This record gives sequence, structure tokens and C-alpha cells, in this order.
Amino acid sequence: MSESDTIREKIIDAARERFSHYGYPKTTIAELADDCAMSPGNIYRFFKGKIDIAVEIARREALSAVEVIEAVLDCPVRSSRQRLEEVVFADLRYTFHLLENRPKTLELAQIVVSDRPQFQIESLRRERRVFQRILHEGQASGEFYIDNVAATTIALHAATTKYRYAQLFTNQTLSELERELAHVMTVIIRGLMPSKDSKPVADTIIPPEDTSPLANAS
Amino acid sequence: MSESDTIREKIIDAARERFSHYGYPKTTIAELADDCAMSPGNIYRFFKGKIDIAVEIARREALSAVEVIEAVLDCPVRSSRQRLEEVVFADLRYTFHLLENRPKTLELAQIVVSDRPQFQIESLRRERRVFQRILHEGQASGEFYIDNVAATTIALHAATTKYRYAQLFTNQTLSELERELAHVMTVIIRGLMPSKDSKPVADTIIPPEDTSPLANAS
DNA sequence: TCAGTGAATAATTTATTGATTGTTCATTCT
DNA sequence: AGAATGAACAATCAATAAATTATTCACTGA
Repeated sequence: MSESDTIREKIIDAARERFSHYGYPKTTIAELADDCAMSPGNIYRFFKGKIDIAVEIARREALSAVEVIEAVLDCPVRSSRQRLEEVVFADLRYTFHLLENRPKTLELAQIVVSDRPQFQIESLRRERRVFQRILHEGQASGEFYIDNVAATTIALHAATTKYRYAQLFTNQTLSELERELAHVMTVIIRGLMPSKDSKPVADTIIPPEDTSPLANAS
Repeated sequence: MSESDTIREKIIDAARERFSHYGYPKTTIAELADDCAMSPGNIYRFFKGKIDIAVEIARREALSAVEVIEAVLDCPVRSSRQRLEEVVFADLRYTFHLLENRPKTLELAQIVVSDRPQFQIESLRRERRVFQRILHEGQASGEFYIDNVAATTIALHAATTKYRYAQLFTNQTLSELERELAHVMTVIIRGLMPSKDSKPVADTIIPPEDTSPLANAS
């Protein structure tokens, strides 16, 4: 690691400390400079602006979050079904505890996303890749029957939206959410399993929009 | 309708007009009083406070939204599956158009909910009742096989969360959302259909939480 | 009696100012 | 020459004052 990188890391460490303690807005560049025993101006040789320090921290946080989810895959687990369930529940629990124990992390993420919408899109994409891998495996082993793995991955991810950062949508407890998610997964897993029926269930067709929207005026 | 009720309606109409044009915060009680040719103080004989006018308007809006969804059920439609699909798509389209064409309605709803959290809970419950009715029918006719209708209703509702006020979560177009929702519904419908298999798919068990949450310190 | 008033008051919002902070860059060190 | 500085400037924030608004209530007129 070059000298330059070491200094960069020092800035990131200082920022992580202060952001998590006092929050992004209350942390000043002057303070970070002090922490690193340098002048405010020098920070700008390592980061284009204050927000870019936040972006880097959030990027690493997001990567390590996916790693936590991925770690579940390394467990010696029996079926694709179980893998899928464990990943989905790990996601719920991880994000739930994150919001409960480290609210400043969410604040930081929201600030970053409001400035860099692409950030969220990429984070979600990374998460979906984990889902996709499991679906592929299940498809290959014959445990699942899936017409279109890519589309089904997106569907699965969308159907579990409520269980990512659940506190943003509801004030249910973690136990309640877990029970609810179990029911969601029961339906979804059934939908992914191959059926021995003669004729398989046809895909959903987008129904035509016949009712005029918002008939009641402004 | 009593004289008193007529005046109350007049206030509501004036408020609806101004709230939708200028928004709740920019509308003053004095203006509403002017519109109704009365004094500000007199408004308080009909509503406990300004927020209560908003609550009443939002309540009616929510009721008529459910009616729009329910109207779909009256169409001569073949199967429970189609009914379910039409309701879910109607929900997506209705809320999508609402946010697109009448953003002040969302603003009002958010103000009401932040003051009266119960309001949202009840609105969601009303919506779920429509879902539940369809699941019951499908269950009774044998088109669906559902262990626990109440729990499955909640699961179905949760799995389609992203498609209610979708613009709050994403900036996908309506067409993109429709395509995505079609895939979600394909999986879900498969999960609701009875299988002729000898052994039915077992319910999801909540996996034990073995990995310590947030191992990386604050 | 009681629907309605409107001035008085409390609460909230908006405007303003001064202080703080993010960022740049001419300059100094090494 | 490249690394670092810190004063200068612009942008943002916090504190306060001023204005507006929500709400109350003693009162009025039918």
C-alpha cells in the first residue's frame, strides 16, 4: 500500500468514527483534518469533496453487507430452498439490526443516495446477484423449475422488498416480520418448485388497462 | 342531510380545492373561512383542528381508492387467478397515476399519516380485505390450495408492497413495473395453485439466527 | 338558545442576519 | 517537483427576530 493510500485510509477511518458518532452533517472537514494532523486543504488531495468520503464509506459498508449475506451460502446447507430462505432471512435480520443499532449508517446511506442515485441501484444489483446464483443452482439441480432465471430473480427480490430496511415501512417487531416473511417464502417456494402436473401453470399476462384511471377529477 | 352537514361539506370542498392546488401547509384556515363566507372561528365548530379536515379528506380518498380496486371484482371475469391479477395491477396503476397526476394527494396522505399512524394501518387493512376475499373464493372453488388464508393474504400483500406507490421506491416506468409485477405474480400464482403431487411442499420454517449480527463494531 | 363572529393569544412559519463550514489556490516547505 | 499549508471566498447553517397562522373565547345577533 502506497504512502498516499495509507493517508487516504486514515481519513476514511477518522470519518467513519465521526460520522457514526456525530453524523455526517455535524462532522467538519476541519475536524477530519485535525484527526489526521493535517490542514483542511490537504483533505482535498485525497477526496474531491466531503460527500466523496461518505460515498467511499457507504460503498464499503454495502460491500461488506453483501458479504454477510454471501457468507450464509458457505454454510453446509442441504437444499437450494434452504439457501434461499437463509439468505432472505439474513437480509431481514441484518438490515433490521443495522437500523436498530447503527442509525447513523442509514442516515449516511440516505445522504449518499440522494446525491448519487446510481449508488442504490448498484447495491440492489449486487444483492440480486446472490439471489440469482441460488436460483441458478436450484434450476440446475432440478430442485426448482424456473422458466426465466433472470426475471424470476428480479421478481423474488421485488417480492421481498418490505424485508429490507423494514422499519422504513412499518413498526412491526422483528419476530412479526420473521413470521410474515416465512409465509411469503412458503408461497414463493411453492411457486418455484416443479409440479408433476401434466400442464404447467401459465405465466401471468399483464391485464389490459380498461378502467379509465382517476375518473374522479382533480 | 342536515344543515350542519351541508356546511361541513362546503368546508371539505373548499379544502379539497385549496389543498390540491396549493398544498396543505400553504392553505390557511382564514382562506377556507373566506371560501365558505364565514369567520375562521366558525370552522372550529365543524372540525377540531386543521389537521382533522385533512384527515377527513384523506379518509374519503382512501375509501374511494379501495372502491376503484373493488370495482375490478364486479367485472365478469373467469377465474380467481384473473381477479387477483387484475386487482394487483389495478393497485399498481391507480397509485402510480395518483402520484404522477396528483402529487398533492400524496403530500396530504403523508401529513395525515405522520400525525395519525393508525390511518395508514387501517388503509392497508381495508386493501387486504379485498385480497382476502379473492383468496377465500379461490380456496372455496378449489382453484387455489391455501393452508391459512389469513396468513397468505398478509404474505401476498407484503410481496406486492413495491407496487403500491412504486415511485417512492424506484424511478422505473409504469411499463417496467408492470412487466416486473407480471413475473412476481407468475411465481405467486404457482405457489397458490394446488399441486397433484403426492407430498405437498412444506411450509417455510424460520431459520435459526446463528451468525452473530453486526460482528463488525460500530 | 345557539350559530356565528372576530379580536386576542399561542404556535408556527418565514425572513434576516451572523457565524460556521466547504472548497480553492497562491504560497511555503521538504 | 510534489506535498502540504492556511488565508480567502462562497456556500451553508443556526439563531434570532418578524410575520403569519391556528386556535380560543367572550361576545353578538337572530
